[in-house]
Amino acid sequence: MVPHDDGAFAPTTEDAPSSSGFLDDGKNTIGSQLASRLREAIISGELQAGSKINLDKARKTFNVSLSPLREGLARLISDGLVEFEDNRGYRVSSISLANLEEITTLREEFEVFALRESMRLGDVEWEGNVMRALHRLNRTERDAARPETLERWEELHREFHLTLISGCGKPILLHFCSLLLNLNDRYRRVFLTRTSGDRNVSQEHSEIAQGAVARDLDYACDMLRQHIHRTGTNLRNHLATKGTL
Amino acid sequence: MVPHDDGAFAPTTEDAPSSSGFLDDGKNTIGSQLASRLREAIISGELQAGSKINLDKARKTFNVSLSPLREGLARLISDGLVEFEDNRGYRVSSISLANLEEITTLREEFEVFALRESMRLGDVEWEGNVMRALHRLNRTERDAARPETLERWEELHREFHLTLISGCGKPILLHFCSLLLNLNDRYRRVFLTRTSGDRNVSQEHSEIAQGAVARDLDYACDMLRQHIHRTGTNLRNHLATKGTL
DNA sequence: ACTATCCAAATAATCGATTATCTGTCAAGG
DNA sequence: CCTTGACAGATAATCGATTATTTGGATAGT
Repeated sequence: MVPHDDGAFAPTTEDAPSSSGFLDDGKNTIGSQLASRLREAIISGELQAGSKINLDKARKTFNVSLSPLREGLARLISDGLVEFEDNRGYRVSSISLANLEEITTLREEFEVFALRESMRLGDVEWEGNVMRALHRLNRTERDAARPETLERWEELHREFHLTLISGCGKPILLHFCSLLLNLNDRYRRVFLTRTSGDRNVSQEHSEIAQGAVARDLDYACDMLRQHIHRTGTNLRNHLATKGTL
Repeated sequence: MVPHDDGAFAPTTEDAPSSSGFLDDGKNTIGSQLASRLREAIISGELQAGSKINLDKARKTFNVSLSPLREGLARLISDGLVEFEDNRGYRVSSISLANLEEITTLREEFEVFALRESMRLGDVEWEGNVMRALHRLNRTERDAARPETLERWEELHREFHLTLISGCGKPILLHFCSLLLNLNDRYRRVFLTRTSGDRNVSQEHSEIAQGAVARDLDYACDMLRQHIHRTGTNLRNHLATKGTL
């Protein structure tokens, strides 16, 4: 389901976050499957931030042996979703106001930089991918009453943002942005089940995308920065209100 | 030995890359020790870039069992030094001109940004740490004939750069910069055994550090950017010359 | 010759059991 | 009382053996 985050972040053959996978989206090893399931469990808030992960319980819950469990957890460490300490085990990464603010700031810096590079370097195929991702996202409704629509929307939203910057030709940068998006999505999934009333997010996305394919560098970058910033502000408010910190 | 790269990159208690560790620098678990040894082996070029890592051989070489071996390798994936594919195993990340250029570009962007933030936010203790790191670095000679001096210099150099930006108050950003530095060091260790004749690297470091503690934002950032850029250019030349790509 | 298919050796992944480490509790000594 | 140390249960780390997958080479069919 999740667009197959390539293991390390060295240049890979598979470039754009294509969702057109040839069947075989299936993760092969138990370790990989676990990584996906755990990632989803953490991002969705099912596994509470900051909580300890007891290996024995997890082993029983998922009905697997220790080796693949550790394997899966190890990958989430790369994602920044899990922390680890020798002989003390694993725990779900904490959330905090400071963490959220850093994520927002870094997204503003990195994602905007990556967008600029994409506009500078992206080819026609990139443009097409952007428009497709935009269309699919805008055609998808979020209905707070039906969790599966939220999940679907998140997936497409993530894909839109990654596609926007996928033309930058910088695999490491893409990897970093992908991590930040992951971390950010956790906050959104937990604290925002619907868009704040004063925003038209679809339109924001459209403005960014159209500016991007028109190569209007300053406009598109500015729109993206504002978009990220607004989301950060919303999340901060919700975190302050509902947060049990 | 290596300044204890904290597992995940969430806010940790231990902030500055202090080298004053209280005894107990020792990694506790076999997995951790392996991670260190493998990291050193890769960065030093002992393990050739792009080569496959045969688990059985590695198991015998290091005289350990599979579990901690995989554990150690998993951590190097986070570092970007090892790549992994389901059922195909691990391989040392490849090096390439494009990869080097991306690393250099991202260091210029992120490290400079982090330095600016450090100057904005860093306290007196940060200033002190910077001056100490500078002093220790400049007091250490690089002698191409004695590998242990190179290793020592690399360690202090890395620490200097990390200390410079350690005041930025952004753990994730620090983590990213640390990764980039790691990746960059591999190129330097493999391709540069001594400083290029037309540079006075000690002086470059001094200028950056002094600008930093004087809070001369534009000057320090400019010096750092040039410093990174020059290193990138040198490495590119050596890679083109000696590289066996 | 060329491709496709099947085998066997090589390699990776997983399991269950064992060993090492930690954590909290309780008793002895100050 | 408070501290210290030792014990036991809980938890993490490691091992050796087993199972699953891949890979390269041989074979058969076109």
